[in-house]
Amino acid sequence: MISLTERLSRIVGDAFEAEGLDRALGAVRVSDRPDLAPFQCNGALAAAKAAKKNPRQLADAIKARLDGDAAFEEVTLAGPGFLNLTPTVAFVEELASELKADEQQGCFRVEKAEKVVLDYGGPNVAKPLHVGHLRSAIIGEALKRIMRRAGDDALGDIHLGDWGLQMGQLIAELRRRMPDLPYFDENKTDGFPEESPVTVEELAEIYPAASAACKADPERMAEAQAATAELQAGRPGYRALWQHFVNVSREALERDYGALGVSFELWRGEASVHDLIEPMVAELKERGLLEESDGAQVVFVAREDDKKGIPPLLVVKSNGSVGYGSTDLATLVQRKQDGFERAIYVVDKRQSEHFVQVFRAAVKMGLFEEDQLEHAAFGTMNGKDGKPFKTREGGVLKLSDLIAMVTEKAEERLRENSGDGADDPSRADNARMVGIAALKFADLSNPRTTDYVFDIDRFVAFEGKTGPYLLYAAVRMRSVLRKAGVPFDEAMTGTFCLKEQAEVDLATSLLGYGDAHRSAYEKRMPHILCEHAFQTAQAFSKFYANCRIADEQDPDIRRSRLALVAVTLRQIEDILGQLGIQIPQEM
RNA sequence: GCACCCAUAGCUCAGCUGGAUAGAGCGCUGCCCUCCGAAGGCAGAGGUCUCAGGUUCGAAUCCUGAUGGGUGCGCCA
Repeated sequence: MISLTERLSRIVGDAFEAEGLDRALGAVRVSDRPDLAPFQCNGALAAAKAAKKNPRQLADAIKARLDGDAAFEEVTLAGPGFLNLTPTVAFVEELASELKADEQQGCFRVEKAEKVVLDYGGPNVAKPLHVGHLRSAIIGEALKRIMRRAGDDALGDIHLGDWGLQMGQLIAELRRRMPDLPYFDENKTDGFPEESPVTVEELAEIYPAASAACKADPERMAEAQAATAELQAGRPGYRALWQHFVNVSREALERDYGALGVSFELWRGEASVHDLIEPMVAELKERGLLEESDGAQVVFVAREDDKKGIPPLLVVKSNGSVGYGSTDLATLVQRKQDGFERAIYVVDKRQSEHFVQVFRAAVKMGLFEEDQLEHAAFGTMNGKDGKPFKTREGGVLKLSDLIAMVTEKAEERLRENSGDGADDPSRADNARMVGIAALKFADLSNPRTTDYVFDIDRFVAFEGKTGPYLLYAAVRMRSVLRKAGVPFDEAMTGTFCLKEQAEVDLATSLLGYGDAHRSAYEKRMPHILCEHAFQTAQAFSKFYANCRIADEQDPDIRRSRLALVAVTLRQIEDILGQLGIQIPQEM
């Protein structure tokens, strides 16, 4: 359906056009001054500038045309030429009915669906998920769902870090620790054990040790680099060992992402594009895009009008191995082959230059147009002190520990509220949902691009602009329908008859869904949807505080209010679904 | 050194293409459960939008400069 502001913009646009002005200037938006009117149009000011006319006179002429329109209760002129617009209650009721009847619930729908891959994982094999993976996972999952809701065919790819130097580091480290394992026997080519020689917990310990050793000792680094090259060249023992690393890691990753409500349709990794690299290099060479530089093979991607000098993309390192520049480029080859029309990388903004390099190289290869490749960057995550976040002990906080913390907090709260302390079997489930909601909403309600202060207190907060506030509103909506003895479907049959201001305000807020969803979609900014959800939940809370619903005496008003509750519930559920937040039965 | 990003209430942050009296949450001060769930609602205090210029009828928003902070800058990913 056409959103309320779009509808009003048409009406006002017509009036502008009738005055010989650009109809785009008739854009109507939610007012900055809700005390004066719920909607406003400031186009007369811009029009006056363009037409070199008096803005007040122009606005007056527009107003004269709008005065006759049945949609408006009142049109007033203020200041130098602001038009304040108050739609009639009947108009709001009519659109609210349309919203109620709309199968798509008034959300934004794309005109042409695209096949999109979102890359929001990138965890390394052998490394447990930590808070640094939180934003990527949560934002990526939300963007995927927002795009699907708009009609796109969007898939998430975890894109495991399973092929770089860290794999060589692991192999080299393990060889030092357990040199007798069959994987290190150069003459052995098959018949390796099926059981992994290490658990994921052991890997989690080995990895940082290996990484530190390489950093401190050039000899160890050389070993790791050699092992990496051998692995990539196909040494059987190393490949077998590698497969074990991947398998045990995947189990742990599925568990942790699952707890967050994050999932991936594709479990590809850097290794999956290994075989594409050689032909890709050949093609680059053939097309004259590959050049030698300091012993390495690179693609120059700098442009004349660049302000800052983009270094070339390193395709083959001087030692013959390939780095993440070539695997990322080959991944785009793969994604092109898979028929994707768009690729979105939900990755820390510090890597933006890398993506510029890869995207430009892909464009040079003719894989994609520049606007089909997006880096949906997010802010760097710091602690409250502005420095990179660390636990009290100075280590990284594991995601599973963070989830346990918020769940524990939520459970405490649930226990307090239930009073008697009786053990509710569903409490653990509810606590998990409340905790995760707090965590996800705290993250998603921040704009994606800005730097991010990781504040544990905010994540476990349950009052105010939080996930639990939205859950609480939804739970009350369900509760009131239940108390009224009216099932959802029946409530949806009610006809709107809005009497109180709180009712009109709630309906008006609900009608802003399409605009919020469109904006969140177009900008890849989930926080816009969060803002709308919160604002709507607030409008509901006011309505709930001001209006009797289940025990309202007037049957028409009661039916209208029940319908309002049902539509609000449906919309909040729809939005929370996109944010990847589950609603508990009780809280 | 070069480039990019940021600076808004005590704190964490919104603020769309320049528009009216710059918003929200937390925290603070009051008030509201004989009434559908108080994780709620209502009211209040709290601002030189870092600073200095410029463009404009109009600037938190655009331009220039300064200060403070962050980030990146070919063989890690």
